[in-house]
Amino acid sequence: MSPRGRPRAFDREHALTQAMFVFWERGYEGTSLADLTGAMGINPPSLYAAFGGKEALFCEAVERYGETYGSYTPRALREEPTARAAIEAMLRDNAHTYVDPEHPTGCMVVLAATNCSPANRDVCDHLKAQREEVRELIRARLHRGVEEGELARTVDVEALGAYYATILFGLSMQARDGVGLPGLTAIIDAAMSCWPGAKATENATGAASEMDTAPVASS
Amino acid sequence: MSPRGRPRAFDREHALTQAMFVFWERGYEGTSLADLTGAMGINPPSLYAAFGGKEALFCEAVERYGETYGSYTPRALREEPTARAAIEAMLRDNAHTYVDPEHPTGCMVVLAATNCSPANRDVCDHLKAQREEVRELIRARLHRGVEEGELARTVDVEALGAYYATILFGLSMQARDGVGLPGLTAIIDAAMSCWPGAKATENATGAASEMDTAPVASS
DNA sequence: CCCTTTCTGTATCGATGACTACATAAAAGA
DNA sequence: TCTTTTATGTAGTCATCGATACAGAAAGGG
Repeated sequence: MSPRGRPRAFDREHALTQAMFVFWERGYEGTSLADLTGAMGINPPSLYAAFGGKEALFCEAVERYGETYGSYTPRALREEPTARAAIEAMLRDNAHTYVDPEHPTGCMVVLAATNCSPANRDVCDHLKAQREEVRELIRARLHRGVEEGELARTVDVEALGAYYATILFGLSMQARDGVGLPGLTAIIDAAMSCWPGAKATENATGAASEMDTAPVASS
Repeated sequence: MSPRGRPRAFDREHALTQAMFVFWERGYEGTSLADLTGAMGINPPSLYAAFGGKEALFCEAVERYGETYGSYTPRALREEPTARAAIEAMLRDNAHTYVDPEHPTGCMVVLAATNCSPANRDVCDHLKAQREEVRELIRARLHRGVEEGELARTVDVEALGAYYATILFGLSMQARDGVGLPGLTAIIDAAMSCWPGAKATENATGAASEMDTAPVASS
């Protein structure tokens, strides 16, 4: 059961986490092998033996991100009782992580490879596929809301989903530009005020009234 | 008046435009000198003589972008008669340019340098400052709306401005991921439905009713 | 004409990019 | 102990990065 040869001298999980942070902060092309080996505390041969290469390491780092800091989106969309609560929790939970000073700001999937040279198209496409997955999860949750009678059948699920995905992606840019949690919270308040059926004469950016759902905790 | 030495053999303006397109498509770090000289149809010494270097060329390309494809934002915020019309025109005009197949998708200021290696921090900060300028223009226009009585004094200009900036930035990511004009238009419809005072029982994503302002042209 | 000035193309520069050859070290199996 | 297997650290590989040295070409001034 124990592997045959010389045991690895570093913690693979910890090294992967460190790599994730660097990629998250500087993006794929902005991160060099020297940056990675420095942050991971290992030499290039160890990196290649354990992870295969820069691109493979990046993909694993994205996976790890999805299982940790990026897990709030699927969690909220899966576990919250209503579509509205799911979308709102998705936005607020992510906003919290986007500004956590313990790690880089914003979302790694949005910021780490928005553009690239043709040589790295695979990496770009990989993150693009991750974002498409988020869109699909949002759409699916809204569709379920329609099926369960929470949302009217007249609601354009496609459009509403794209709208909240836009908010989610835009929040990453705002966080990366230094907008803090109060700022992001105010943005989400505004974004939730146009939930279908929200009876607002003055919405969250003005004097609140007649919101049919109370805001979720934002600490 | 004619310069002393050998005349330049290429059109500086045209070369700058080509450089802008490449930076727009691939980002600052994703673009190499070879990419630039190839697209501009010149050799490195000509590039350095005419523009100074990669970073200086990028800054000029961003300037050029601001005077052309990026000019819709300040135009809308300056010229539209009401704050609401200004914000809506800003979003719709930009959406049109974001998906124009004649050039790269999305906004160069949002996509060309969201993250970077420490060596290129200046470039990142430069674009970040450009985005801050957009935020300030939006805030100023909303503030003017309050002063002119269009918006209630209870409206949180800071929050509403951040909200529409988030939409604007998010649209770039959507466009870059392949969302077309109909998709972006639907997102903007939703975003405008939570304008303060919008009396919507069903908003743009459902069955529209009682919108106090008609949508602006979206072709 | 020559001189100065500026631009152009070739052919690089040193630095850094991702990646690896190789000898050695540390474990298990025999 | 000896072999096999895998990981490690040193020291490189080749390609490409942004940026230039240099010689010649194309203009104006004299």
